[in-house]
Amino acid sequence: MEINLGSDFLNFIIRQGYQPGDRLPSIQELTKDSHLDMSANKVREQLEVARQMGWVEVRSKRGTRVKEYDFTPAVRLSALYAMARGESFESFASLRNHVEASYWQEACALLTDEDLAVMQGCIESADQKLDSPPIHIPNPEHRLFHMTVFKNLDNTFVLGILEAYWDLYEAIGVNRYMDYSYLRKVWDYHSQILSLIRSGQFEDAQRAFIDHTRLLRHEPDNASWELERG
Amino acid sequence: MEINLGSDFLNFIIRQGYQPGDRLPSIQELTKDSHLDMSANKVREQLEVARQMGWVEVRSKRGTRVKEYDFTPAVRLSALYAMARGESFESFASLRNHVEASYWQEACALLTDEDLAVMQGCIESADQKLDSPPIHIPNPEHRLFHMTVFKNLDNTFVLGILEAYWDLYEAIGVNRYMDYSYLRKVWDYHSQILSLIRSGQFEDAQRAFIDHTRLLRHEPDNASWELERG
DNA sequence: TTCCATGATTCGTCAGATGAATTAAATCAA
DNA sequence: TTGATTTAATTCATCTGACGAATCATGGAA
Repeated sequence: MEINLGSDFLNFIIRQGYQPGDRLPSIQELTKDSHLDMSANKVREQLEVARQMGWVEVRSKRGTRVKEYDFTPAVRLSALYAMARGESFESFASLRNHVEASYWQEACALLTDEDLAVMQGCIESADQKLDSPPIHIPNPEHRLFHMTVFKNLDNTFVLGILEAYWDLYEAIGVNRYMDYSYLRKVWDYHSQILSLIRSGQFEDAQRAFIDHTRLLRHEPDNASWELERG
Repeated sequence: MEINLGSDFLNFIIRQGYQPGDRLPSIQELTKDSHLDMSANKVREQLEVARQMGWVEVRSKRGTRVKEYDFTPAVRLSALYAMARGESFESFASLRNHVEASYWQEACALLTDEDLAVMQGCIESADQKLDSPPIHIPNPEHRLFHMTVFKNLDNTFVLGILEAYWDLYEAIGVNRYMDYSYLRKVWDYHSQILSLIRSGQFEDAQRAFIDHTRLLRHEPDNASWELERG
């Protein structure tokens, strides 16, 4: 099966069958040694695409290496651009919520004891942050809690969307619109979700998850995350 | 809110607040007139990224224009690369199936009479193709049938994933693995789904949809769409 | 063996040149 | 004035060559 990525350079990477960690020929070498029939400038244009998509890692003066495939960079970059152009964060949040909800049962069934322990740790750490002033927003815990639920799915596309969601969440600064009462409710839900999972009631846990995603939407102060244009 | 896309040129596009259809300054102009403090080569690298992401349309010798935002190109390019590197199509198909299933009810509620007529037309056209030899695979009808269900959702991220799915579907050539009996079953499901939607039984239609996505997986001949490396 | 100087490699960036296609302007005939 | 034709300017597409800076490899001296 031949796949055309619409670029001689990108097709070349594929055709060579590089593995993650492999070093690419230098840009000079690519152009000179008849690997590719194009100038260094042209190669650089495509290389920049590959870099932004997270396919390669260009280390200055040290060469280029192929990375493990990850869906996240493409989603993050495109969605970030979308946000900057006025697309609403809620559109993407809706996608993420639906994806999490629809994979919920499958994901829960794959959770190990260590995973549950990690989630428990998130809750405890978050409670500590919330209960003792000065209040810190337990963002890392929130991200880890959710990602832990789904990380065993072994689907790079699903995980890419979820990872990109949290990257956007931080880049946009959604947490700035939160108050204590919202955070307290969220983490009460998390605690409830975890115990439902522990007792095997995945469907009830799913319902609790869906309820807890509605918290943000119903807060009057943060009705919209739309960004005004510069 | 300032969003950083990690590139002076891309940030520039955002900062200027271009609307779809607007013409970008020429590359020379961008570098000369102190819009950007970088060389034309550098601009071209970023421009190529913007082009591949579907943000701009570069027309040779005529200038560059900003396009309407669309999530599809980023998803398609990244997923296509993933397929070429040996990632399974099924991973992406799984995501798409979950997204369609989880948005099903919402989408059905938004369907108009015209939409239903379009879907009916797909079924009739497909039946014609399937029942009169030589058999043609009703791919366009299949795509249109599914996309019609969801097009009113007005969520570029959701629609982007669904569009990219069909682009991949065609690029990979999934249809080559199909036989008549599979196609016949699929379109029987479609017919059933449409009448369930017509009678307002969205949940039953959803169940039929989920069943019909399982058809491919259960065919013994096409257990895997994995591509062997070049 | 260890340390250090030297040179080769490689990315990062820029400037300039050519070609080709499009677009705008100017010229000229009717 | 009008319309057609020629000319010039614009713009993308691509290549070559150059320089700097950081890294890496080599080889010689202590």
